[in-house]
Amino acid sequence: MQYHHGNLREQLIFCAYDWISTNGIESISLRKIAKIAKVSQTAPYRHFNSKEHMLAEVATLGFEKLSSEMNKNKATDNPVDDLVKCGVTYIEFGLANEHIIDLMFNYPMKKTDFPELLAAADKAFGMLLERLHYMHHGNADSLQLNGISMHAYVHGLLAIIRINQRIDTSAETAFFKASSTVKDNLEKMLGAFVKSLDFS
Amino acid sequence: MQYHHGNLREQLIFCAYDWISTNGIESISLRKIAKIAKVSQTAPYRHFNSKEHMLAEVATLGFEKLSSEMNKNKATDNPVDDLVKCGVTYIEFGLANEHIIDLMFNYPMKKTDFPELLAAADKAFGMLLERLHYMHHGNADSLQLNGISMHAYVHGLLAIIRINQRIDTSAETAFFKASSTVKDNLEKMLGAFVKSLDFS
DNA sequence: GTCTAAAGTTTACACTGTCAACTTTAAAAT
DNA sequence: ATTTTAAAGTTGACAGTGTAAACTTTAGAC
Repeated sequence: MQYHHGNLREQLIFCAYDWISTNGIESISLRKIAKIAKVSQTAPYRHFNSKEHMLAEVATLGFEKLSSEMNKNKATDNPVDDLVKCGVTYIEFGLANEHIIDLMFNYPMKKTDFPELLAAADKAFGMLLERLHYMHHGNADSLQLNGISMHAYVHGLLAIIRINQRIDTSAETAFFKASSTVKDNLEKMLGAFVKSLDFS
Repeated sequence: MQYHHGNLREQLIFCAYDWISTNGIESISLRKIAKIAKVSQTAPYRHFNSKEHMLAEVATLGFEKLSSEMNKNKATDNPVDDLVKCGVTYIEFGLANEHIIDLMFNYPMKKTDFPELLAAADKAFGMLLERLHYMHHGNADSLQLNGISMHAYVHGLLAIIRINQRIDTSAETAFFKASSTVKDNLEKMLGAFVKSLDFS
């Protein structure tokens, strides 16, 4: 056991990621994370300016994982399918990592204060845009419009599913639970949505 | 100045609503609200079991205001326009009341623990469904599907616009700021979306 | 082998949610 | 009209939080 830890910074980020994954953001504290990493309560301040700075790193890690998930959907000869798959992956990642998603989207952080977080987020969002690009032959404005639309719809589906899951008694949830799998429903919905986009 | 306040409960809710509106949820504390209401730090506990219980009431108030905003869109002879207007109102309310929306959607509260909050939320969401109902002549399943879709798209647009506003340098934000008003863009996008729904 | 700066520590402070025990007072019961 | 009582307020305390300041250890550069 050494006084100097070696890679405390990384370990703190991983500890925090784990803690949040299983316990949620609201219950995290720097002191707990420090204790788990077997280090004094103020040791994190040698590596992060504040709690928020550490959480920004955790969120960045989240976006990187999301990107890497989406990247697993290899390009096929059907760009519509690719885009839909990408959207489904986005939503499934959110459903499988609820607390991390909370941190990534709902935790009040000024992303501009954390450039690498901003970059990681942009990269993840950009993957939808990228796939849209392949299907697109109109002007730049309509690509942008469709990008916003697609992102909004995918993001909104994730949010609404989660809101309804928390309520549980809702008929909407029943719909998602009942007919086959969530994934099938999502594919149908996103498929219909993508088809409705105007690529002129 | 009397020892017994009379309507402290209501006043605390209003104070908290105001505070959150201008300062955000992250900076609220029961003690501050109590101080603003000129009452001791533990007085709120005569009226709420916990901080969360008080915030649930504030969130309920938020949903009631959202519902009342949406309700101002009187029925016309064009159900598509009505639905679109309703969606635009939802988004505009969110953009004009960012901190309250944070509380309503992003604050980790188990809505099932607060029945009146759940009811108020359901009422607001139900207004979109209601308007969809008018345009609908298919089976119950497809109404439900369209309800989820519409809600997701509207909610997602609000979220994405807000995310991009926080980033500010983004091209997406520029799009919303540049061409005429936000409202015009939203109307176009929601109009196209509603038209794409399958009412069979 | 000494020096130094990075990476750790302890101590302290203001602030938080909330519990327990006490006080005031409006209104119901006599 | 007086007493009683329970609702609505108070003060004081406790454990937990973020974080600033001052101190200590130690790996590696000279």
